[in-house]
Amino acid sequence: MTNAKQVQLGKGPLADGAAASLAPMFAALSDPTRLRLFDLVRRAGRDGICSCDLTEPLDRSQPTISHHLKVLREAGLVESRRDGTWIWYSVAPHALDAVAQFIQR
Amino acid sequence: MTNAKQVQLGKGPLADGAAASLAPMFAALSDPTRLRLFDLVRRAGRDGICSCDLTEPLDRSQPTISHHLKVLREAGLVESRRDGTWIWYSVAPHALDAVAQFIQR
DNA sequence: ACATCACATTGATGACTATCGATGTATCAT
DNA sequence: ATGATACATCGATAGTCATCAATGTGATGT
Repeated sequence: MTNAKQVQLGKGPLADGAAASLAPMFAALSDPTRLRLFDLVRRAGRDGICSCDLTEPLDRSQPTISHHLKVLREAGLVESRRDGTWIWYSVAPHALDAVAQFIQR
Repeated sequence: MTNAKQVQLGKGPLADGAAASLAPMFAALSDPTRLRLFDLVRRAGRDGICSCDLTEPLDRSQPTISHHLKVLREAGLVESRRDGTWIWYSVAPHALDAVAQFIQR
């Protein structure tokens, strides 16, 4: 279960609810480590990337990476899929649509 | 003086410095009140909007709005221009270019 | 000079966050 | 069952943040 909301931006001023739905997505990208993390996941394409391959390039501890992945997942930006012992992360479809829509408003 | 950085995203993985430059822009938009604030300023177009007209629609105190405008200004997202007693805020040119570039990467 | 208006800054407070070590949980190989 | 590997969760800590009341600053009008 994620916190991803269906944000539909109207033509009027940004509504309270829309802002409340949008802000967590920006917040998820507001940390440098998490930005690079998301970038690495995005680069991995459809197959995704194993969590174990993210700890080293970001120079953070395993719990910290796990924490950041949770934040990205709960923001609806990435998905995880288990494969035996390990877990593959990939970008959620239409992950950044709401953000892009706001920016090009 | 702002914190706006010239972010040029290359083709490789997001560099440490690029992430550090990009994150504050996302952080500036990671608060619901600030999102609506930025939206109001953007809607005002070239002329901008007076700070005094922002307090009421956002239902926040004057110091809080002033604080948020400072955050947006230091992130390079808005500009301010004095006109006698009051101050007009407008969107900085190319404010969201770096963010848009990252999103459509 | 004085009062007023627009806005910024200060100081305080309660809430949140990034980070890590330690520990827990699930899966696999033997 | 045992040990090893991959990942999550817990608890603690130091730092950051949103908010407001009070106060400061700068410009205008009289």
